[in-house]
Amino acid sequence: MSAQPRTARGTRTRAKLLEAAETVFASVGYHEASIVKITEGAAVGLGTFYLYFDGKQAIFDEVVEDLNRRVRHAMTDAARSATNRIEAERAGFRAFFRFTAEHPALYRIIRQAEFVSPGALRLHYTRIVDGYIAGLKAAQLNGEVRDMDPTVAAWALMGIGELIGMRWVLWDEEGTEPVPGARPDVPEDVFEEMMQFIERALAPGATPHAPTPAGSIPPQEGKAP
Amino acid sequence: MSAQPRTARGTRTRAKLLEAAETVFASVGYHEASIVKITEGAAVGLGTFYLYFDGKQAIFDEVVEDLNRRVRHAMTDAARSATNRIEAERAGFRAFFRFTAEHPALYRIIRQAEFVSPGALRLHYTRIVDGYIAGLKAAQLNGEVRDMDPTVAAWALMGIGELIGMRWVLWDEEGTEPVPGARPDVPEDVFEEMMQFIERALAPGATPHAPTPAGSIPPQEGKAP
DNA sequence: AGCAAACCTGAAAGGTGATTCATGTTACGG
DNA sequence: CCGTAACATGAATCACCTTTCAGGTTTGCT
Repeated sequence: MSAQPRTARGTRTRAKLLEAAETVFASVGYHEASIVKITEGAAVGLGTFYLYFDGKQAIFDEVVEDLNRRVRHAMTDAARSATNRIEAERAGFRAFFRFTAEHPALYRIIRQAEFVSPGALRLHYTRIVDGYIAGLKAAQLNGEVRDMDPTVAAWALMGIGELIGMRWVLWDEEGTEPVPGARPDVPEDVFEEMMQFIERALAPGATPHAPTPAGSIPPQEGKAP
Repeated sequence: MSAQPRTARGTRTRAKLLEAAETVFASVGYHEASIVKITEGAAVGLGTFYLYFDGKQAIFDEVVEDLNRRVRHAMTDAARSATNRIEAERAGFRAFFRFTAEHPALYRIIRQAEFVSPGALRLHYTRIVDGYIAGLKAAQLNGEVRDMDPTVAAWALMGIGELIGMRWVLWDEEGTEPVPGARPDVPEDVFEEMMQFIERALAPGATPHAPTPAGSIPPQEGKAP
């Protein structure tokens, strides 16, 4: 059975192991990640690992928990200073992409959780989605967001962020030298396109019209007299 | 080195192995999936595996390739009979969710490809996205879809389908008896909400206005005289 | 300084699983 | 119906990993 550290030294060692584990899981994946690699990364003896963790699965769960907490913090912190829903959305996504750029481990680790720790996977997604739902509900009361099921919208937003982040942050990141402070984020124009997409999806106003026949005059938008 | 079968018997055996591999990968994951489990699933001797595949990674790649081909077929087949973009979108997503419900292996296997076979992962996503892009471009020429970067929209759509499918098809599916013909799809109301979201995001028409203060009159939409 | 308690260590036990290969079986053209 | 190429098999080999543990080191308290 693993134990909590009881001195400053122990606390440091445990933290070193967690950090090394995040790096190793992210770079070679859960199964290729051996305890030996983790302890080497932490510059610690092999046996030391078992002083603080029950095994590979246990430390994996903690890494997921930790990443989840950090990404949610980054998002809510960024959104806090916004004065309306659109701003909050923009700030939240910006923070999410920045976090992704700085911690590619998030994606790479979460994806593996599917099999390694399904419970952790669900907790990760539902926690983030719950944040969205709360924000959307509040914005609905303001009339900033149309009448809709916030749960469905929240999962849709989550999906948009997830794949756009994967495509433009993770995939484009490769080959980039890890110069601190110079990490590539989502390009500005892609970000704007995405926000347009989201704003239109959430904006109050009339339902889009029946398909407009090519070349015809767009339907009147004015209300009845 | 593996070889292609040269007789009917060999072809059958190889197919049995592929099918068993899909099942095993989906149910226990890549790393827990041993060659022994696969050959047992295929009712074939252990050594037989190496007649047709170079190893675990090789058969995994083929399984991904196969699933990708099948899901794209399902989607384009369904979309073919649509007469406009909205219908095509609906039909495509329906088909995607149905496929997901019938082959949960798709998700579960793709997620692992991140580490097992990154190339296969990218190919999977980009192929599907390319289909979306083509459809969106065509619809833009018709005026059915607003002027926008189809690539960004395509990834956004992909993300929406991915997470909504995960949440309502995969997660809700658990505990469901696998009665053929009675697989749970995305609930109707969730599907409608999602389509609303998408239609508004893609619809032509004025940009959503600056945040409307609660209760105020929406800004005029008419153009200057 | 002296002494617990906490911490650290790496060799070794005990498993697991991928892959090979020598040998046996089946299919089929001539 | 014979011979040969294709196919099938699973015991054995090899490589690697998790986890334990007996014994050393450091820390912090008095």
